[in-house]
Amino acid sequence: MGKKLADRKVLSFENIKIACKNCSLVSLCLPMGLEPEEMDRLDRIIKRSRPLHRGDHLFRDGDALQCLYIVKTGSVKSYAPSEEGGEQVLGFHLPGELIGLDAIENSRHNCSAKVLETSAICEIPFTNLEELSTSIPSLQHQMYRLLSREISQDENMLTLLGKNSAEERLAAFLLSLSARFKRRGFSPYDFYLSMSRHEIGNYLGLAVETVSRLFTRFQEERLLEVERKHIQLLDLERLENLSKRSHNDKDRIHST
Amino acid sequence: MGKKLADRKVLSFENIKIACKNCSLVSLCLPMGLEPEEMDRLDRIIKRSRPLHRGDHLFRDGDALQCLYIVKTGSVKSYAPSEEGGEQVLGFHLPGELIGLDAIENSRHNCSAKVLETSAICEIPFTNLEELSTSIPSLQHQMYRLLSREISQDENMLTLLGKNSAEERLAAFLLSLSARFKRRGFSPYDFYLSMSRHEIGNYLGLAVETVSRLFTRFQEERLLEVERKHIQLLDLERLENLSKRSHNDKDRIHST
DNA sequence: CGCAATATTGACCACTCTCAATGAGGGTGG
DNA sequence: CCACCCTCATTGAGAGTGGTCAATATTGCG
Repeated sequence: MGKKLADRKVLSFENIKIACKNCSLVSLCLPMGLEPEEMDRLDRIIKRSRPLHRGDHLFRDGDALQCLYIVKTGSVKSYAPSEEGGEQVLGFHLPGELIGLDAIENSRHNCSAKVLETSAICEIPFTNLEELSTSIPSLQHQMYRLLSREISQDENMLTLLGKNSAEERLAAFLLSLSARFKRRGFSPYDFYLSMSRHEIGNYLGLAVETVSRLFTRFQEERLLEVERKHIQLLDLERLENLSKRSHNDKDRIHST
Repeated sequence: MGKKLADRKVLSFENIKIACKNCSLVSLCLPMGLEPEEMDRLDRIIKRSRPLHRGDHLFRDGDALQCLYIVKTGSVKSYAPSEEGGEQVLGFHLPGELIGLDAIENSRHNCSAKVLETSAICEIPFTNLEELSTSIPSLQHQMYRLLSREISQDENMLTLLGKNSAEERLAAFLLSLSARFKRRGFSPYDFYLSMSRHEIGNYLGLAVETVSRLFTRFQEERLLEVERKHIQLLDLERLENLSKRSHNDKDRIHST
């Protein structure tokens, strides 16, 4: 993929930079038409951290905002811890996805993020990014878009939680993963879940048991094959239908 | 209210500008330390539309993004229409609040917004705002913050829908309204709901009947007084407790 | 190898939805 | 100005989805 620029370079440090550039390419730069020189300035502020392991935190609720994070490989969950030890899972982040945008408001994270499996994560010091975006209008634009997209995604999720049944939620969840894997070049039909049933349930507003039962039911209905964390989607189309709750539309509100 | 500055001026156009400046003051500028000259440039791109009436749309799902909107007086709901005529209410917007941020991603609104009662709305052409933010770093920063805040709010809502009971949702909803009225200088204890029970239920992921029953129960328990759209909160503290679900914390996920 | 965490399955129950009927406002037209 | 209608809100009765509790695999890590 984005290797062309780096073909002549050899050093590992350079590779790291390039690796990160791939990262930033997909999630920050690709649709944005940066000049090579601007791209370079962006690349220079992106840092690659050492590999992180299951359970490591990128940040915790209340931490001062230092960096935004991009998943390079692996996966991350973000969640809002509650006083009593419970938590609400807010999202799962796959390669190429950006984490930490909700911390800009008051320069303080208001959720936690921890990695679900051994992962490589790029860090972007937000202050630098902000400065840079001041002098690169198309970067600024891209930042607006990324923030806006996060809002749209959350709104989708609101609809899912507000209106959809357990079955619809799990189907939508699996399809979302599928689409995101596909976009990054992985198989959309065959993948591993890095999160537990508990975390899936928490994310979808369901009990673990419900998630488990749905998996078995989906399997019985030949929608998918599941063994522990290994998922194979057998019938995307039928899953689509399931996720879209064709039935039940009493939510029509009479237009005034 | 903010008439002082305009006292000597006579023209209605000037009044409009001042009115809008109040608007932008509270929601865009206040916490942001703009120079007077910059403030002026911002003010010049903000337009005040004629008063809108119940049922008027600010924009519809799919419209090209032209403007962001700030509620000056009145209230607005934003909602995601579904194919079959149903909808998911995404939010209610009170004076001082900004609408349309989820449209930046692809320059196209992906929800609709319509006013709930006669309202005055300021419009900010997004292109102009974006240009301006390029040359005023603190405006850019404020934009980032506003976008980020929207994300945080949506995440709160996700937790509410994912974890909380009907009772907790309605309590939280009322407290949210209360706090927002208070911030704008209205009574936090005594206000009118501009949205129907149906819309409240839709927003909170509940059936109308459930909302209605909760209102009567809350009233029986002397938490509030409700008559149609008129709400008087009698016991904020107890409402707070209700909204915070102290019980039931099996969502603890064993830390790894 | 063994304990602890995770997942599955079953039985039961409750919260909230659905369906249905009634009541209360608000607007319109006679 | 009142009658009528339409929407909105309230209330009741019944049903169902999904949660809770509990017992039993299964896995994975120390």
